[in-house]
Amino acid sequence: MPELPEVEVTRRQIEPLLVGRKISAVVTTKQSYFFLTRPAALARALRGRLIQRLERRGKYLVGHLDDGGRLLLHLGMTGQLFAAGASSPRLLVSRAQAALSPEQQCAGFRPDAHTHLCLRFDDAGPEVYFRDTRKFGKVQLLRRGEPSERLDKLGVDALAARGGDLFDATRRRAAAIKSVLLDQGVLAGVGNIYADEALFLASMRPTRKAASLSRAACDLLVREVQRVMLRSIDTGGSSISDYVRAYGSDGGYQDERRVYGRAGEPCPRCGSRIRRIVLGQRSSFFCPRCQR
DNA sequence: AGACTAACCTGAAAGC
DNA sequence: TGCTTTCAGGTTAGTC
Repeated sequence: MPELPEVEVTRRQIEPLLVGRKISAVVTTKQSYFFLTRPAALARALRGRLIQRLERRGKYLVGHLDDGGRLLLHLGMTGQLFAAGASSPRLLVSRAQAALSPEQQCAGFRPDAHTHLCLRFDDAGPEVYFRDTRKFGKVQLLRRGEPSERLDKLGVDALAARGGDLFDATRRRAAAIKSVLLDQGVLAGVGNIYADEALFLASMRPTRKAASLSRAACDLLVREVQRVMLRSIDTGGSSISDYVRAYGSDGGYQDERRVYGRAGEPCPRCGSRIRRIVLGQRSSFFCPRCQR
């Protein structure tokens, strides 16, 4: 689920629940490669701290602590960040979600064996959970001034990118344009779904050699990446209840997908059958007629 | 340097 | 019905 738009929607939802609250306890599952910082060290460092700001960089979330440290979170493939566990009025519930019974609101958002991190606060309000079935997500604590290898190698955030950023990156690349789009060191935040959608909107075949794109083509492609992501962020906010109900399924954008996951269905533009190929061991969907 | 592969995990869905 | 296989939106480490 989580590409840039999903991470951004999560950030907007969770930030108001996190910021300014003093952490009183940290509960975790046992050490696994999910924890780049060992659970004990994480708990020790976070107790008594508060997060002043929750920032998104590509698909990463960065909590800025009051001691200058940073809490790095990555949702991986199946990560979810949510708050629950108290009837405090501070519990953030979207309008659509409020119409559901409390039991429905919690569906899929209940801490369980896959909930690897729980933050408790001294105001006794809702706890914040990080749940991740596949454990492809990551948690890391960076001390004040400690650099992050992971953040430092990210390219420009996809939403802030310009055509020139992509154009420069594509010059000496023999790889397919889609592989370059997925390279987090170029445009941070683009994932498999939005790459396919943007390529469709820009009428470009995923396999096209990156170096063959003109400057104008790069401008167009970056514009489409941003258009599709901004639209998804917009719908994501309003579809959280669907997300909750259909726990584990797609985010809000799923109804608007033009090609992703639609192999064999007609192209919305020309009616040709959408094809699926494997590129860099990932599924890629495109219209063989519209995308050249 | 860039391109490719395997690996990290679990669960849902499809196939038989 | 139940067992087996396939697939999944991310990233890294290792190899060529």
